[in-house]
Amino acid sequence: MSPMASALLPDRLGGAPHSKRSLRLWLRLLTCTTTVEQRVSQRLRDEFATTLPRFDLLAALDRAGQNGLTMGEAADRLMVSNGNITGLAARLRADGMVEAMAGTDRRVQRLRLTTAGHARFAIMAAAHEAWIETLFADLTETEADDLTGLLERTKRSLEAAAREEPNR
Amino acid sequence: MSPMASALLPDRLGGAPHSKRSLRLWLRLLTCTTTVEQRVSQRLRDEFATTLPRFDLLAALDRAGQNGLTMGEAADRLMVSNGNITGLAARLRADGMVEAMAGTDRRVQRLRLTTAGHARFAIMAAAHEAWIETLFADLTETEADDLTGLLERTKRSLEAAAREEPNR
DNA sequence: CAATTTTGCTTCAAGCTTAAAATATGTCGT
DNA sequence: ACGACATATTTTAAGCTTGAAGCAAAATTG
Repeated sequence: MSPMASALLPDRLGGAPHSKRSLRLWLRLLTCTTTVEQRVSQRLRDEFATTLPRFDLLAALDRAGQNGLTMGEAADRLMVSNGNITGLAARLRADGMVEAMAGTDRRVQRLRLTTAGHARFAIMAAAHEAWIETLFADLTETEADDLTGLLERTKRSLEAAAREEPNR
Repeated sequence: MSPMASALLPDRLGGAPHSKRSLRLWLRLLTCTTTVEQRVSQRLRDEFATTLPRFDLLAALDRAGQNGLTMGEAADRLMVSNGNITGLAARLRADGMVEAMAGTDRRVQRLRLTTAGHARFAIMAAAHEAWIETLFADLTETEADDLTGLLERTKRSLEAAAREEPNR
């Protein structure tokens, strides 16, 4: 067994049932995520006068390259509803960061960054990367890798649970 | 060093700079949290016709006991703004789940669960605990404990970063 | 090819969330 | 008691988010 296990145990939860363990884990996961989100949001607002949802859509489009993404693909990437992307894209278009192009299928809106949007995102992304680095700076490389690995395992657990109960 | 480290490494990120490592970690953290939130939200909606923010406030009040919480304390616990609690409390009062009592200091609103609210929350909390358990069911006890411990370390890193840069 | 279903997106109403300004109350120093 | 400051909460405007309903354009099928 891993020698880290007991060293990392933050408090006596020895014989606790799995449900209490899970609850505690979930609470910490949520706290960490909320904290990072709040810090990043504040910075985006203060330094770039923008928001996290806008930044996330720009990031997805940047990653997608010249072809861009359809509304639906963007919704999948960001794990949000279609209707959400409609509004977000409209705001980013008003900002001059994003443009839409029509293809043969006249139902689909394909989004991509404008030249200005691409340049501006590059600047924001560099700052963003530095903020994230600072936030996690106290973790060693090993800790970060262990954590990333365990989160991958967690993701698989969540997917397994979804398969068990294909609700809806 | 921990023998888990390399075993857990999900992909070759060997010589990556710390910033890339952190970015990847942050992305996974966010994905896991978002997924759990969406699953729990859907359940709360389908089975109890309520929302996650409402559930969270009820949980904080339940934990606080007979004395309840002031608006400000509740905002701290939930890591949201004061104005947020004002609206949330109003809705929960309309639902008959929460009541407010005045003390000597006429600025403070002290919130607590009604009898009906307490009973209803107990039912929801039990269901909630079971959902969470299911979602994390594929993690071993050791994995769950390691993960909880690493998240504790992460929380401390976030706090340290805040101390470095006491922005505002 | 017409009828039906599916797909991609938008609209809508409701709720959540925030930062900033406003309000009201309490406290402190003199 | 007075004025100045601090504290607790509410209000406001703007944006984010969702599920459901709606609409138009494909795709399918008889």
